[in-house]
Amino acid sequence: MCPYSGGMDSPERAIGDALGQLLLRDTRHNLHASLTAGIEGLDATTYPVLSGLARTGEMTSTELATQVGLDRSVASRYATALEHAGLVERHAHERDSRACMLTLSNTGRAAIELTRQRLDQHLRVFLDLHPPLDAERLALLLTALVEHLRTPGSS
Amino acid sequence: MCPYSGGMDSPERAIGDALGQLLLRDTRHNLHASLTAGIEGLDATTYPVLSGLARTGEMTSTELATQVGLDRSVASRYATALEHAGLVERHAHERDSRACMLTLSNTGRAAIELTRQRLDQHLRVFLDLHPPLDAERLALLLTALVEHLRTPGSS
DNA sequence: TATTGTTATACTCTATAACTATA
DNA sequence: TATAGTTATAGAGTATAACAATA
Repeated sequence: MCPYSGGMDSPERAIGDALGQLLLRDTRHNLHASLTAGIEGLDATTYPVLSGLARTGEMTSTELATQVGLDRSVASRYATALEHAGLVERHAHERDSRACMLTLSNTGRAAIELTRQRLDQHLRVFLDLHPPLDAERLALLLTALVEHLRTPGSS
Repeated sequence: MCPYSGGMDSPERAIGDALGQLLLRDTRHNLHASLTAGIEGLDATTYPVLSGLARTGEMTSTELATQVGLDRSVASRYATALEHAGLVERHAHERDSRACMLTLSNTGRAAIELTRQRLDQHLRVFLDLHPPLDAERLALLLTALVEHLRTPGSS
C-alpha cells in the first residue's frame, strides 16, 4: 500500500504500481543487458530490434521500425550494425526495388534462441513459485495487457 | 506463436514476448506522456521520479535515485526541477545536515493522484474485459514478477 | 507526387567526474 | 576517510531533416 493512497489498493492500482516499476528504464536495460551478455554484436540497445524481427518474421526496415517503436532512420542504422555483426541479412524485395527484406541469419537465430532460453529460465524460476494455472493466466493477461497498452486510444 | 519458435508457446515464452513489447522505450514513453499530459512541470521524464517518491514516501535524493534506478546526480537535478515546479518540497534532514528530505507538496500529491486516476481508468477499461478474479491474480502476479525481475541474481 | 532507405545533424536523457560541506 | 548533494562535462540513444532512387 502506498504512503499517500490512504486505503487498500484496488487491483488496478496495484497493477499500475507494478507497471510503474517494470517500465523503469533501468529495469529494461538491466534485463536486456543480462539477456545479451557475451553475445557478439548484440547489446541492450540492439536487442529489441533483433527480437522484434524474430517475433514478426522477415520485414522491411520501415516495417521493423513501426514494430519496435523507433524512427525508420534508427531502425535502418541498427539493422546495418546487426548485418555487419552477421546477425541479420538483407535480401532484395520481391516487388519493390527501393526496399529490402530483413531476415535473421543462422547466427542471428542462434543468438535470439539463447536470449529466449535465458529469459525462459529467468521466468521459470519465478513461475515455479506459482501454480501452473497462474502461469498460463499471467501469460494470457499480460499479452492482452500489452495489446491494450500499445493500442492508441484504448482509453 | 513466433515465426521461429516452431511450436506452441510455453507460458514463459508467451510472457517473455509480452514483456519484450511492454518494455519498449516507446511503450513506456507514450504511457507516461499520456498520464502527465497537461500537468504543469511534469512530463514523461520526470514522472517516474515523482511517482517513485509518492510510492515510497519521504526520502533523500540519494535514496530516491536508488528507488527509481537513476544516478543520484540525475535524481538531484530532477528533484530541483520538480521543486521549482512546486511539486516537491525539500526539508532539513533530522539527523544529517548534509542531506535533505524530499516530500510531495500538496500540488505534487494532486498531480500524482491525477496520473493514478488516469492509469486506473486506462487499466479498468482493460480489466472490464476480464473476470474480477483475473484482475486480482494479474495484480498479484505482476507485482511478484516485478519484484523478481528487479532483484539482482534472482536467476 | 509519394515512399524507401540512408546519412548528417541536433536534441534528449543519463552517467561520470570533480567539488564542497558535513559525518 | 567516507558520504550527501550539486554542478560541469561527456556519452548513449533517438528523432528530425534532407537527399537519391524508385514507385
